[in-house]
Amino acid sequence: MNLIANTCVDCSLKSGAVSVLDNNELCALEEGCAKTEYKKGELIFKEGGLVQHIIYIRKGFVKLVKKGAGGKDFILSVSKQGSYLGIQNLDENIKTNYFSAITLTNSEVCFIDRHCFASLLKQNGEFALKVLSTVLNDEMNYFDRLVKNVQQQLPGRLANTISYFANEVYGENTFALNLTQTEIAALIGTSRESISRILKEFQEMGIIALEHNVLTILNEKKLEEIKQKG
Amino acid sequence: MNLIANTCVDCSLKSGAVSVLDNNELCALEEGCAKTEYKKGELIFKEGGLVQHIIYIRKGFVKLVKKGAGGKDFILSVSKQGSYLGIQNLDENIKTNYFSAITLTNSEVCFIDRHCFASLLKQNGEFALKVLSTVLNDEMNYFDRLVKNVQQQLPGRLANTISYFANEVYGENTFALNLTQTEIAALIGTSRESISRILKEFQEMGIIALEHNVLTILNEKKLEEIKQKG
DNA sequence: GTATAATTGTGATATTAATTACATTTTAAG
DNA sequence: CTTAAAATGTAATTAATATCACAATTATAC
Repeated sequence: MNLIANTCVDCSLKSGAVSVLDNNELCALEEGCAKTEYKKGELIFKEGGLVQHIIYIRKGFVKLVKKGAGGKDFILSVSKQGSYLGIQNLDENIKTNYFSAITLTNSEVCFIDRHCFASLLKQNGEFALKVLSTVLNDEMNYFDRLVKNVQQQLPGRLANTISYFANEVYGENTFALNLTQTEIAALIGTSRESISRILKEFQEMGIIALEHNVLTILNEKKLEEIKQKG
Repeated sequence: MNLIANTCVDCSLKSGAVSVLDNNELCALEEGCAKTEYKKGELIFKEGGLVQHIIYIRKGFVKLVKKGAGGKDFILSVSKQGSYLGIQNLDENIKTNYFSAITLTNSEVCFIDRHCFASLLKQNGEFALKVLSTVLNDEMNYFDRLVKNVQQQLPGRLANTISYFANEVYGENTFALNLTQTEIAALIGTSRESISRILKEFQEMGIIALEHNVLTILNEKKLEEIKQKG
């Protein structure tokens, strides 16, 4: 973790929402903002820790982890550049983080003072509406996962997850997983062993290839079938 | 469904968020707003149907239902008076409802034109922030359910649901369920038969009493234990 | 490059909960 | 009040997945 110079006005990795802010507002944002670099596997913030900031991911991939029953980890999602983390914390009543954020790759992150962010929202309703849109969009994705995780069996759930990586996270049909099988298990709520077994099945069926943690989708149609039938 | 007269300015069942709106803004809201009554079991809006409105529940209980794998229903939550439904639809890109809303009891509901609501948000950032807070709060609840549904076994999940009803929905330790066992099953993603069995077990253990669909929590401590151990 | 730690693979067994198939009870409608 | 339709109860069977116990492999650090 290493602080680096930054101006929001010139930032080339601004979020879409920020595009509705004028120069004055961007400068205000900058006041309460600090850019930081993380190496792979570092903790950005910890579940239960005191909340001070909203996080904006400029670069890299970050897993959001929440402790569940019996202290077992659950991975809520994998966030990528352009996402805000901890917008939940805009609510002044919330004192502690709801989940931990841990980098999966080397990453660049902006820390934004939450009061600063909140007053920007209050000042600029259009900005607020944009941010709200983002949050709601995420919520829809969570709904989908909520429903599918509960209604489908493991092969369906793993197929969903592979699609999720390809379409929502990495945007390609070949991608480094950046996650161990234990972590994938924590993402769909199963055991590591089951992940190992089903990944093997998918390979034997010619649906995916997997080498050195780089996954390639070979047969999208079959993958879709498994997503459907569960 | 029966239209009744209404003015937002005088409304005694206003939402907390609306309290930051001034009289002019309330009148604008009123322009795009219509109050309606529903009987138990009626459909307010349907998953996949065209979006026109944001819904505000003035009175009653409403289930939010989403079709999952194989057309099986999943109940996302039970909403009560004071909640907005379909805020997701503020995003202009969203054309269709993400879930259905069906009344569980006789209810009163306001339909708010979504463009009207959106322009209020744009005008009044404080209002937007309040609404955002509400949405984020809901999201935290969904996270909890997401994690627990996946990590816990049936007794734990049912215990969670009973607590959820007592604490979040009905606010009392004795309450009419308003749901059949089939619906409870759709809420935690299991079979009706399993619900029947576990409810019986809970009764035998003296944790709850259940008569004519009115549930009473008899032993909160034991219920808490089951929630913990899963 | 070697040692050590972390991760993955895999069979056997044990649990959990779904499914099937009816019987019974409760509710709603006429 | 009666009857049909919903909803609930319950046992037997089956299916899915967790757990346990190691072996094998791959990464990481020195």
